[in-house]
Amino acid sequence: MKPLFNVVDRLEERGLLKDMTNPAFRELVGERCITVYVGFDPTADSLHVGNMVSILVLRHFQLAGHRPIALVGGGTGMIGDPSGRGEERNLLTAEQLERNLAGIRADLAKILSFEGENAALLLNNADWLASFGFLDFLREVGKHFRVGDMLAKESVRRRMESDTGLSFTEFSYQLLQGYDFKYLNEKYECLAQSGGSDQWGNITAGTELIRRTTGAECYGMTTPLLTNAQGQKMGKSLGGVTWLSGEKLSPYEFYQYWIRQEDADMERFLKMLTFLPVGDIARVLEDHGKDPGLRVAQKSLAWELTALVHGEEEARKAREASEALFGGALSNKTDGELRALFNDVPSVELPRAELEAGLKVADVLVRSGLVASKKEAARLLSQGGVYLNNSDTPLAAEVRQFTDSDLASETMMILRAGKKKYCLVQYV
RNA sequence: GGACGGAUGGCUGAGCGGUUAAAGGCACCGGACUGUAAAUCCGGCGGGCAUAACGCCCUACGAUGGUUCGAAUCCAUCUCCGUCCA
Repeated sequence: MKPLFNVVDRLEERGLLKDMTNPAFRELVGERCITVYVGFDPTADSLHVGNMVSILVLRHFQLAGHRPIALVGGGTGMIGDPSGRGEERNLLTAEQLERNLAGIRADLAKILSFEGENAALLLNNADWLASFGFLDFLREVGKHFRVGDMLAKESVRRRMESDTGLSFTEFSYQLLQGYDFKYLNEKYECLAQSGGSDQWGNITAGTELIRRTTGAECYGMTTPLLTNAQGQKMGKSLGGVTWLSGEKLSPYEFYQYWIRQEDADMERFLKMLTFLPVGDIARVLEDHGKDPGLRVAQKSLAWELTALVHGEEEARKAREASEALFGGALSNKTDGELRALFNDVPSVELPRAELEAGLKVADVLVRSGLVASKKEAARLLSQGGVYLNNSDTPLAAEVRQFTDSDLASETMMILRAGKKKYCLVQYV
């Protein structure tokens, strides 16, 4: 079957291509539909924005007509990839791994289609690695690896030079990933592997292994690391990780994460992370340039991504909540209004009786999760960083207690720490 | 198994036996400026109790013991890591 478009050209156009093992890959994907895979490490129970690029690459392949395989590393996850990590990582327990795999599956399903002619496949390498005996593995796979090559890999060399070193376990990682590729090649006719640029060494381990054992030519490509204009890796938001799972990070917070990105990143992010046609992106950027303060580009980015990851309905709510919170003071509202608007904004419930008895501001701040300790609450208060009901003047440090006159509606108050951290406090 | 080196707050990295909750940097958090941006500047940055303010207490420099009026700083043992030798 002929692909609908040349996916390598498309990826390149959108800034999603860094390197290829062989330039012939471009012609190949232009001529026929192939199977391509990306591996995901099950280090947590959700993927995060750092993984977005890889998922989107698979989706681009899928849109062109190719078959994507998302491989979750249930087997390799037990070992730990030294790539891009300064130090030895802790081994995951089997139960953790199982939980993580389930979460990751859910994230992937949001973006890839598991139906239709070129339905995506979700595989777990534990299925073939777990039962592979050590001796057999050394004979069948290990024999084809040269220690010199293995040592020369960037990820290994850097660790050898660091003062933490690396264990044999992590050193062996590249054999496992190399074998994954070979296995997928044989069982699923998978011809290509994609990954972040830190995966180059692991990817070539696979293409080399296949070439040595079967003589077949397989392909590898890498994508640029998603960084901002400061050169920092994307993925941390307000102290936490920007997860794709709505349970770990609400759509509202996800939306906010993108709204706050700086202008200099807009073009790259829109191209890399959304499916907006490049012509549309140019128009958005032009609009944005007319009055950057309106954040046209950030709004477009946040909307596209939130809709992609959480669905349009959630994206719409996130947008409405954002507009309300970053609008102006909120008082004399009803519970219903606030709840409809902010169902997604972080919230806590506290007993109404405590409020009536007089509740210390510092305690509410701690219990809302806006600050980690009372000391911090006191600090924040004295620095003028606490805002009630979205007022534009901070709460005076002398205000020590809340009473029910501080409510914005029948039972709720809106607390804000700093400019952008909100919590809806409901007294029940 | 042996020799040597190292282990300090989220990271990095200083640290004369006392004035060290521990310099500096990064990260992070407030604030000013602005556009919920960038750059810049100011302040903060273990925890509990408490105040108008001062303050008081606890925990912390790999672990455990010891020397000392007093230890992150000295000694012993242990653990972990690195480098080299066998």
